[in-house]
Amino acid sequence: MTVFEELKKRGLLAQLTDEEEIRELVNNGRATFYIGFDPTADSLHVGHFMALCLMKRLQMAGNKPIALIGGGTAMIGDPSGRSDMRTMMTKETIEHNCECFKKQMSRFIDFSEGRALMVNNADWLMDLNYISFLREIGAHFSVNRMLTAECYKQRMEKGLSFLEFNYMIMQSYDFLQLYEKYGCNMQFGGDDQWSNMLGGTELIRRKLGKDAYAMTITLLLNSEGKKMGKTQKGAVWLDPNKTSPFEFYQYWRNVADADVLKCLRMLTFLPLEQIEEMDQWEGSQLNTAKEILAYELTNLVHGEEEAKRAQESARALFSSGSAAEMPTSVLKKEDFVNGSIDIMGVLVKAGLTTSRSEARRAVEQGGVTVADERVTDIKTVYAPEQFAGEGLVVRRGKKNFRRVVME
RNA sequence: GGAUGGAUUCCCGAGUGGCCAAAGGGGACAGACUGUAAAUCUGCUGCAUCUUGCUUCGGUGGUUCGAAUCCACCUCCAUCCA
Repeated sequence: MTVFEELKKRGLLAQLTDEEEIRELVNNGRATFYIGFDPTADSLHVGHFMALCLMKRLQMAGNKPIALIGGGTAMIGDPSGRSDMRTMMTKETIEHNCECFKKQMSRFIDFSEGRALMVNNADWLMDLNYISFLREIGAHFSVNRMLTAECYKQRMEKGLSFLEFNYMIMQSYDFLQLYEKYGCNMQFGGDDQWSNMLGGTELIRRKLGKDAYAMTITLLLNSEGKKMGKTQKGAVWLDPNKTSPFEFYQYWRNVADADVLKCLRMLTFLPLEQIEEMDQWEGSQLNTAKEILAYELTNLVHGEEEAKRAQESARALFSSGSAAEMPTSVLKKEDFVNGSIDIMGVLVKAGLTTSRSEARRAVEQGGVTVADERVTDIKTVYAPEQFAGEGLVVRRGKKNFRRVVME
């Protein structure tokens, strides 16, 4: 099966400017393509992961990827898919984030011997001259046309600043630059980037009279239509310090039935035949599919060792209720008043609740378990000796565990 | 620059002088049921020394026994006009 077919079967492709042409280029390893990453945080997240996988797949087929870090465009802020303005970031933060991105990316993509490139658009965007840029590039954009783009339509109600309005032009200019400098003839990106990407192909056509192509990746949405890889606490990060391998594993272990197969197809490198087989599974059998999904992804992102550890911890935790690999919190002597600490204090110190009020509610509703015993009385107190040695396993709800030990 | 409307708790949104820690919905969290799923039902959703007290309704000051609600000024946003 050719790469293109595989991408298509995995459901990764959303919109393409010219399917025939792109198929030809990609399958014959003649594409030099770029994907842009805006350094809006100090770590990549699951959303970026899809793009990285795509890069990897295409690289394996002999194409040359360019990872474009948007050090310059991040100064503007992409309005696509946003209902309000992004908070402006300082130059220092952006530079720091760029560094973090670089490190994480080199884990997935082979940058050796020019097999892939990593460039930062700050290199050509930061020193632009306003007037000459307007004359050179701005002249090729029609405002009427731009306003019809989906990404701006959504913002017409809430308001859109001129700053953000320019994002599309910046991104188009990036494509033009990469085309001229590196012969980059294709751009990939999230489906929400479609209009920005078209801006680029059109600019290249107008400016150079050449053809360039664009293709978007399907956004990974769950069955409720929300972007995956987000939790209430924020994104699911690839940086183990921001999202531990265990949490990462659990995120995928807990996806809804309706989403497992889609995730396996789109995110893992497992052969399609194997995934098709799992498609026949039903009911609780899907739990196995979820384990596979969680293991595969943790393996890709954090390595085999971490993946195994996360899997073992999860199994131990949910079957027997105890495990060695569990987040641990440490109590200090000062945490005890008159030689004891109450249950609410324990919950707060363990980071299982954010306030004593919340802890109180959790106990009152029967959601708290200490050493497999449900705590029903909010006045329950503990002595330091009880946390000695192995400590006590404190649990809030079904999935929040914490081992609490003495210092 | 002018006119009008608006800013309420995680989000949407009601409240226009005391009965307001603030309706209703969404989300989140917890319980039951389950398969670490979904759906459903129940509870819960500012903080604390928790049948009580304290701090919240864009900001600052004022009126009042009493203000999310009234007044003044300011900031921000939307719509229309220029």
